[in-house]
Amino acid sequence: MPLMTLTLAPETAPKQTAAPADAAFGASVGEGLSERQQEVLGAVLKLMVAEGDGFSVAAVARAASCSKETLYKWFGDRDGLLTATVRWQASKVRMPKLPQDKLTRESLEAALTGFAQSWLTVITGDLSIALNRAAVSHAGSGKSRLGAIVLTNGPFAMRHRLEPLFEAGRAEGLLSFDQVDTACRSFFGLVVADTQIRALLGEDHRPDETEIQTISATAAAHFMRLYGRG
Amino acid sequence: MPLMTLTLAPETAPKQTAAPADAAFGASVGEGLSERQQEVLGAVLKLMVAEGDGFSVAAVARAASCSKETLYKWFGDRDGLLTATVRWQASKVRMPKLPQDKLTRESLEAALTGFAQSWLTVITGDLSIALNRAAVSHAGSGKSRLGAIVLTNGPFAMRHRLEPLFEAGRAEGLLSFDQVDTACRSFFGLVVADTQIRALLGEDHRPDETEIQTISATAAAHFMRLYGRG
DNA sequence: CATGTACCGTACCGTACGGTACTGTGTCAA
DNA sequence: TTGACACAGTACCGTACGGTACGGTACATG
Repeated sequence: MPLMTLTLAPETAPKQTAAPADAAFGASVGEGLSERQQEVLGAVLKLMVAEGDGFSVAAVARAASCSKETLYKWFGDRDGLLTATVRWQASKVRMPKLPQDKLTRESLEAALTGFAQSWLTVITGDLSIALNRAAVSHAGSGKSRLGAIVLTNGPFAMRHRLEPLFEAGRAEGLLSFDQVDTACRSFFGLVVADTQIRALLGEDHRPDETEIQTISATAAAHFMRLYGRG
Repeated sequence: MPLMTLTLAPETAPKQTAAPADAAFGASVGEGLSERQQEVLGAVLKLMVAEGDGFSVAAVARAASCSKETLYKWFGDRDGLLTATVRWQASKVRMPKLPQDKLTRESLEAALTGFAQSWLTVITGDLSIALNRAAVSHAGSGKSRLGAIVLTNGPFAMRHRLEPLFEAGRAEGLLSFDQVDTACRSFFGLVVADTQIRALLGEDHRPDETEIQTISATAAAHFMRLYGRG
C-alpha cells in the first residue's frame, strides 16, 4: 500500500522565517520544511488525532520538545501551524497508480476497485478523520483556509484523478456518459456513501480491510452496471 | 414542503430546572420546553448558523435578551445548551410521507425521487450544515453527545425511513437485494455523494432547487437500475 | 400590602490560552 | 576565544470566556 508514505525533503535549512508560497496543491512533500520542522508537524498531527484540534500551542511545544517562541517564529500563529500541518500531511497522501496500457473492461473495473479500496482506507483512517474534523470546524468560523485545503486534497483530488480514467474508458468504448462530472459523482457516492460523515460524527464502527474490499468491489461493479457499455 | 415546520408545544410552564429525559430520538417537538426557552434555542440556532459554534454564552444571552444565569439554570452548562438546541432542531425536521397504498414501479421511483429531493434540500441548508459542523467538531473532542444525536437524526433516521419502503418494494417484487443495508448504502451514496462533505468543508457552490431535482431523479433512476426487478 | 418567584442585567471570579520577552545553552565560524 | 545564531525553557501579559453571585424588577398569589 503506497499510502501514507513519508519522503523527507533533502534537508533544507530552515532559513527564512516567512511563510511558504500558497500552493495548497501539487507541492512536493518536503516543501521547504526542515526535518526538525517536520518533526514538529508530526507532533501536531498526533495531537490532532488524539484530541482533535482542541490542543493548545503549549501542548504542541511540550509534545515536540520545542519552545513556543520557535513555533511562532516558524509558523506565524496557531492557525499557520495548523495549516502547515494539514498541507504537509496532504502532500504525503499518494494515490494508487492507474493502468496506463490499453484498457479492457476487466482492467478498468479492477482499477476502479483498487481506487475505491485505497480511498476508503484513507478516508476511514484516524488521521484523515482528525484532519477532516479540524477542516470542517474551521470552515464554519470563516478565517483559516483549512477547509479549502482539505477540499482540494480530498474530493477534488479524487475527481481529478478519476476523470482521465473515465475519459479513457469512454474513448475506449467501455464507458458511456454525458458529463464526467456526473460519473464522478456517482462513483464517489457508490464508494463512500455515508461512511465518511458517519465516521466524522463519531460512529464507533469502522469498516475493516475485508469489508472495505467488499464495498469497493460492489461499488465498482455497480458503477459498471450504470455506466458500462456492452 | 413539510420540512422545517415548527409546532409549538401547548405552552408548558418552565417549572423544573432539571434536564429533560435522554431520548435523542422520536421525541415530540416541544419536549417540555416553554415558549421562551424555544425562543432562546432559536437564538442559539441563528448564532450557530452565523458563527458556527464559536459563540460565547454571553453572546447567546445578548441575542436572546435573557440573563446568563437563566441559561445556566435551564440548560446546566454551555454543552447542555448546545445539546438542547440540536435536539430541538432535530425534532422539527419532518420526513416526507411515503405512499402507503400498493406500490408500483412508478410510484416507488417517484417516492424515492421525492425522498432524495427532500433529503438533499435539508442537508444543503445553512442550518443543517451548521449543526453538522458543530456535531463533527464535538465528536472529535470526546465529551458531548452532539455527534450521536446528529448521527441518530441524520443518516440513521434516513435509513430507518428507507428500510420499510425497500422491504415493501421487495415484498411487491419490485426490488431485489440481499441485505436492506446494502440497498440503503447505495441509495444514500447515489443521492448525497460528496455533496454534504463538500458543503461542510466550505465549498461555495450549493445545488439549487432544479439541480437538486435533477440529481434526485437521476439517483432514483440509477437505484432502480441497480436494484429494480423486471 | 406582604411574600415568593421568575427573570433580566451586570459585575465579578478563576482559569486557560494565544502571544511575547527574556534567559540560558549548545554550535559553528572567524 | 569570541561573537553570532538558533533554539529550549520559562516566566509573563492581556484577554476572552465559562460559570457564579447579587441587585433590581415585574408579576402572581394570599
